[in-house]
Amino acid sequence: MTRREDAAEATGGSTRERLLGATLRTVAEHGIAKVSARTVAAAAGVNQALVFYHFGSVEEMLAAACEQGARERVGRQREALEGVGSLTDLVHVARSVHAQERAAGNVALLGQLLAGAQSHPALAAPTAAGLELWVAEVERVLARLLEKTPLHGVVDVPGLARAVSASFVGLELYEAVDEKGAEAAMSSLEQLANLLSAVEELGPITDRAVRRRLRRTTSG
Amino acid sequence: MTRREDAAEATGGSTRERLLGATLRTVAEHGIAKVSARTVAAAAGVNQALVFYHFGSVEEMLAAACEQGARERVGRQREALEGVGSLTDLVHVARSVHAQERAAGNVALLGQLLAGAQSHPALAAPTAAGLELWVAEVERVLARLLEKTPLHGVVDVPGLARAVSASFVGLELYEAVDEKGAEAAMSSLEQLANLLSAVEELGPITDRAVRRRLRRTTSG
DNA sequence: GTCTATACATGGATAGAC
DNA sequence: GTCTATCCATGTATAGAC
Repeated sequence: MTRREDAAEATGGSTRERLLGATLRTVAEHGIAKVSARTVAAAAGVNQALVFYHFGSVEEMLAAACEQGARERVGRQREALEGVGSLTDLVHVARSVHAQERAAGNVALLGQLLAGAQSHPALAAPTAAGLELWVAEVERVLARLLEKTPLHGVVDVPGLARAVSASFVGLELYEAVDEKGAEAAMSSLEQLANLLSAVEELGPITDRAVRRRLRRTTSG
Repeated sequence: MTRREDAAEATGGSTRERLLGATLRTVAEHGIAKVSARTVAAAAGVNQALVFYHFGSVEEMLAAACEQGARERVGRQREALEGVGSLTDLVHVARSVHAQERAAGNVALLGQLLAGAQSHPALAAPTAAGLELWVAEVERVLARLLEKTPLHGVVDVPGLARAVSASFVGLELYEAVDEKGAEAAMSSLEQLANLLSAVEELGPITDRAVRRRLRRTTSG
């Protein structure tokens, strides 16, 4: 071992990359409140001063990590999302994505950043951008699913994608304080997806009824 | 003015109460990261050492504030929730609740605590308890709404109430970083509620179809 | 690019006077 | 119960040697 791999550091790569990785790990494992130049540098196995050399400030490092982390994780889940063929699938995939992200220590990363953005306004933009990456994926899936249903053209897909994404973040945060409750919540959403699938498959007669009803109640 | 009311302090009441109020205000306005014995005490217009005299630690003060804050705010919205008569109503009321809480500076309070619970495990229990107060209200409303629909007995109401509550928290956090996106999300949920209302009113024939379909797809 | 050393600020917490 | 004074830990940031 010529390379040193002493403590909890060194995933390989440049110092800059190690710091970004350590930032994400720290947020995921200990929450954004525990992110500091010292803790992150220690996790990366580098000197504290390098945070300021590479990023200028802790906040900017956090912003950079947010962007990179979201991009990487969305990429990792894209394939699974492409395979979604029904609303029931969507909830199943969501559950799987959640489990994987949790296993990877990424659960509630966006939640932490979302919460942190209130104290550090500079985080708002990169956090929104990070969430937007997920929104874009969800939007694509929803658009594909709804295309051949009576909901096509009736439901605001971009809005719904944002609602789904934000809700998912809320559920991730919730899980940290009440695992059983979160599990119950997930299950109930599966049931709801099944209900919507049922509606989808009721056929053209009820489709028309749904359409008519929707025209009557929606204003915008 | 015999009483002093110099800075941003003194809503009246005992020092203990002032500290609790100041804690909630600080969390709501600046995020949990800015909560410290010094900042809260300053906002309350009292001495910093009194935090430790009355609560023992900052964390315990936060926990106490969480419990009290959730209780008070749920109580303030209970009447509106009682008046909910349809799913469409529910989303409208949710929107109104959200707007009011935002105006009162309470937006994302639970989100902040949820996020903070990851760094301060002692916050998990009181935060879960605070959220549970909302869950209980939502659960009551949902149970009432679903009672007379084909969904009665099919959908897990406690689970759905948790999903709705957690999602709402996610939406509140989201709004802080992307107001327009959150608005779109809310609107799309209204549309979804309208869709469900439509299904509700399709009558007994489709009710049976929905029931049959649900029996086929749900395992638990 | 990376390290040591250091300054300066903020925050948790306690002791003791009033 | 409340205040002042104080200690100590942690964290941001910079200067300067290597």
